[in-house]
Amino acid sequence: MQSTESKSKSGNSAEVSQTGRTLLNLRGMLLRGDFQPGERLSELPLVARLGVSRTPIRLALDRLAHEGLLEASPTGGFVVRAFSLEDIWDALETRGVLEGAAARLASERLEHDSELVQLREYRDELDAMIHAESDPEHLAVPDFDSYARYLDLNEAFHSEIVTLAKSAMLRRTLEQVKSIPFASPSAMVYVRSKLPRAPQILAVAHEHHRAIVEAIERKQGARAEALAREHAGMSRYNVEVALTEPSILSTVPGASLIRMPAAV
Amino acid sequence: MQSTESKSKSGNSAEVSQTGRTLLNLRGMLLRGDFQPGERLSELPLVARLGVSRTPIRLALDRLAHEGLLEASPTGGFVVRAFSLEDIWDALETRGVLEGAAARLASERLEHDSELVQLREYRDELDAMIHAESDPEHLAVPDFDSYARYLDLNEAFHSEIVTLAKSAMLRRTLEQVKSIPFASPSAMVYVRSKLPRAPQILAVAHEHHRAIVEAIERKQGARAEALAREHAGMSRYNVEVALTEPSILSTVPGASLIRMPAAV
DNA sequence: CAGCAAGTTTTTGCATGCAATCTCCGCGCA
DNA sequence: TGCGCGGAGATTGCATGCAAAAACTTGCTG
Repeated sequence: MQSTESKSKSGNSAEVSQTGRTLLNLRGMLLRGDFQPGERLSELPLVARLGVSRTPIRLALDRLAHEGLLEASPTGGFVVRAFSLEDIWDALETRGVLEGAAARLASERLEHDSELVQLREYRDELDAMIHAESDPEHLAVPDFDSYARYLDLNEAFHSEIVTLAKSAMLRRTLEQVKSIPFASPSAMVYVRSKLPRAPQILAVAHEHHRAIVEAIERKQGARAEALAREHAGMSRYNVEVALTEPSILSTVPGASLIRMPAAV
Repeated sequence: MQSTESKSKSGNSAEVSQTGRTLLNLRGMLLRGDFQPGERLSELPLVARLGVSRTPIRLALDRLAHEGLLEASPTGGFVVRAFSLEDIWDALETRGVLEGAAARLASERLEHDSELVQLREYRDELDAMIHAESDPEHLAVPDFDSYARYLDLNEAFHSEIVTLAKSAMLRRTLEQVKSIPFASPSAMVYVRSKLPRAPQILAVAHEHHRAIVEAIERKQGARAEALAREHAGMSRYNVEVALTEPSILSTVPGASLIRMPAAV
């Protein structure tokens, strides 16, 4: 009845549909910690909070349940999912397995060396960033932008490997796994910057990158797979450190959805 | 306690909610080949065909798009997805990787030998079926029920391995992969029965089963992983044969969604 | 005859009403 | 005092109306 609001068509974000906007909003709120794990998400309060009607909210809730951030209650409705530590380890393990498979397929399905141009470029850019970082003349306090840039590059590098695997199925599956908090590689990279021995860890990670590219271009499938798994396994250490440092933990999206085993 | 069915048709299935029933109906229709690949699924015709309103239909369509059987059109609405041969191979490859990981985790995370009781039971029952089958006095024309039973047992066996992997994440991911036509292990088992040398193939498959159990109980993770991958790889041969035999192909759910490369 | 444009029809996306169901709280009874 | 029960409010699932956008059709013009 009432004109909900003046929905200006201009200046809107890239998302045009109500459902899409609601999905992004809700996901953001969940990862930001606006809701407690186990909390029941009723539709009507969300109507007031998001300014859209129940229909797109229901659609978005359904999709979030498919993604795994929510659980469908048997009696109806949705509940914010709580992630145990085991869930995190399992997600990391699964991601490692899938990224390993992607690296192996990338090497097995390589046809022309030219396909690696983009991947090498990312590798070199990452390499340049690492060296600039370790450069003694570089400012000791790393700026936020360089982290964001490293994060994007890292993301692009790993995404390129999946592209080279030439498997839409694998990409889809990996996307689903990465939607779980802490399972996304980029989610934890920022943590590294606050770690002791961060430069060394970064060096190891980038050596993995270098070796993975080498294995792919030499069609060493098993090596590429093992390397990618090991590389993904480094995230576990990041999570472990993050869990001991609340100041770090609070910067990681979805941290509030973790249900700690005993205390805290 | 009141009569819940006031306007619902007589003799509905075990599914109570309209959305659930619609989801099952639509999935069945898709796998049965009631729609052509690429066909646009409009909501209104489905209202007439399924006897429910647009709301549960929209929900079901959305879920099927998440499962991968439908694609969301950029202009809105959903179209029946066409699967290429590469999609099938990729799905089988991904399933093999995940089932391999499940077998490895099952061995790595085994705590008490007693956890294997159920798995050994399935193995022995499968074993008994195989031997009964190869028994010369057994009727040469295998009855349909025994296939159904073998199928259930096979399904239970592999599901038990995933259970032993103790990873909800892995189970979820595997479920998604198996929702693609031809990617489910049980989808293709029936094909074997019509193959030449079916007994030999069955023997190899069951030797895999036996060896996987052995590897798990001996905590030979790498061996279990390799075996499970190899076992899943057998499905590829089944699909290849099925594709050459229309009479076999027509019995496999979802076969009509395959878009053949050149001719029919 | 071809191409474009305007009108028409279909279809989707969203909002909302309604009824069945669930939840929760208070009350009565053993 | 503890427990079952009933009812009122809250909540979900479903159906449907409505408007905007897409797709199709038709007619006009070069």
